[in-house]
Amino acid sequence: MNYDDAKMKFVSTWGSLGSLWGINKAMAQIQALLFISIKPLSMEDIMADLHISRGNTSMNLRQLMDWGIVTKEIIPGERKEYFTTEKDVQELARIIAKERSRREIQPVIKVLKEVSSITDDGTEKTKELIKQTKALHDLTQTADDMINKLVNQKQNWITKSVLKLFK
Amino acid sequence: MNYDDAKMKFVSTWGSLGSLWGINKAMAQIQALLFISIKPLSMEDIMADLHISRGNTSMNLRQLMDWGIVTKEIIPGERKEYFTTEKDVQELARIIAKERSRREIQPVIKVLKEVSSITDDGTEKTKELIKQTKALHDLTQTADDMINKLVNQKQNWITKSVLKLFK
DNA sequence: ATAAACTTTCAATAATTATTGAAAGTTTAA
DNA sequence: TTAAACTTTCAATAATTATTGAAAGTTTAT
Repeated sequence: MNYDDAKMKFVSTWGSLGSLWGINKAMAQIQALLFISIKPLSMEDIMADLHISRGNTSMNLRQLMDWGIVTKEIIPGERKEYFTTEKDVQELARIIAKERSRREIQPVIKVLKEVSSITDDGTEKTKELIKQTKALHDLTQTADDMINKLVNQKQNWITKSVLKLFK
Repeated sequence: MNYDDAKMKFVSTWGSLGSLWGINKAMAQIQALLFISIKPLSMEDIMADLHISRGNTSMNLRQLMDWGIVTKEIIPGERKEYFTTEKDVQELARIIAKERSRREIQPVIKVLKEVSSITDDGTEKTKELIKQTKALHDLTQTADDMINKLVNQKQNWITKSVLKLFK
C-alpha cells in the first residue's frame, strides 16, 4: 500500500467511525486529514483533498474548534486562515472524553437521578422503575467518573499500571 | 412526578441516548421499556406503549436479540411471544461493551494497523502518517483492552477499587 | 473609500436512515 | 387440512441529517 492509498483509507475509516465518538463524517474526516498532515492546512486544501464544499468545510471546522480539537493558525504574510489539530493522541482522547461527558452523559445522569427520585407509591411497577433507573444511574455515574479520571491522567504510566491489574 | 411521567421520561431519554451506544431510537426505547417492566411484554404491548408499527417492533426486537440483550419468553398457554431484557446493569454493560468492541472497534484497529504498517519511503509525510496512525492504534487498542477487562469483571468491587486508585 | 481576498450563513436540495403497513410466511388448534 | 392467530419481510414513504452554493459578511491593502 502506498502513501496515497494509506492516507485515503485512514481518512475514510476515521470518518465512518465518527459516529462512535459522536460527530459527523465530514468533521471526523477533516480532523483525520489534519492529524496526519505535516503542516497547517487552509480551507482550500481541505476542500480539495476531501472533495467537499466551502460551506461544509467552514461549518465543520467551526465545530471542531468548538470542541477544542482544532485551532486556527495565522501564517505571517498569508491572507488565508490555516488550521491544525491536536497532535497528541492522549490529549485528543482527553478532550473528546471530556466533551462527550459534558454534552451527552451528564444530561442523562441528570434525568436518571430525577426519574429514580420519584416518590414510591408502594406499587410494584413504581418500585421496579426506581430500582432499575437507580442502578443505571449508579453505573453511568461510575463509568463517567472512571473515564474522566483515566483520561485526565496525562502520563501514560497510569494506563499501563491499571492494565496490569487486570492482566 | 408520577409514575407515567417518569416512565415516559426515562424511555424517551434512553431512546435519544441510543446513538451514544450505537443503536437506533426505537431499539433503545424497546429495551428501556422492557428494562423497567415487571413482566415480559408482547409485541402488542410494546406497539401500544411506544406507538410504533408492528414491522418496526418486530425488526428492532430481532436486533435486540441479535445483540443478546433481549430474549424470547414462552408463556405456557399463550399463543403470543413475550420478551424480556437483561435486568442486571453490570451484565447489560458487559454485553454492550463486548458487542461494540466486536462490531466497531476491532475493525478500526485492523485498519489502523494496516495503515501504520505501510513501508516507510523516507518522506516526511509518510513518516508522519505512520507515526500518527501508530499512536492512534496503540491508544485504541489500550482503551479497548481496558473496557473489555473492566467490563468482564462480574463483581462490582473491582470497579470500586480501581476508582479508589484515582481519587 | 474601494476592491480584492477571503469566510460565514442559510435556504434549498440531496443523501441517509427509520418507519409503515400490507402481503407473505409460520405455527397451532381443532 | 383448514383457518385463525400470530410474526416476518420488504417496497414505499416519511423523517432526519448532511451538503451545497451563492449571497452576504468581513478583513486587509492601497
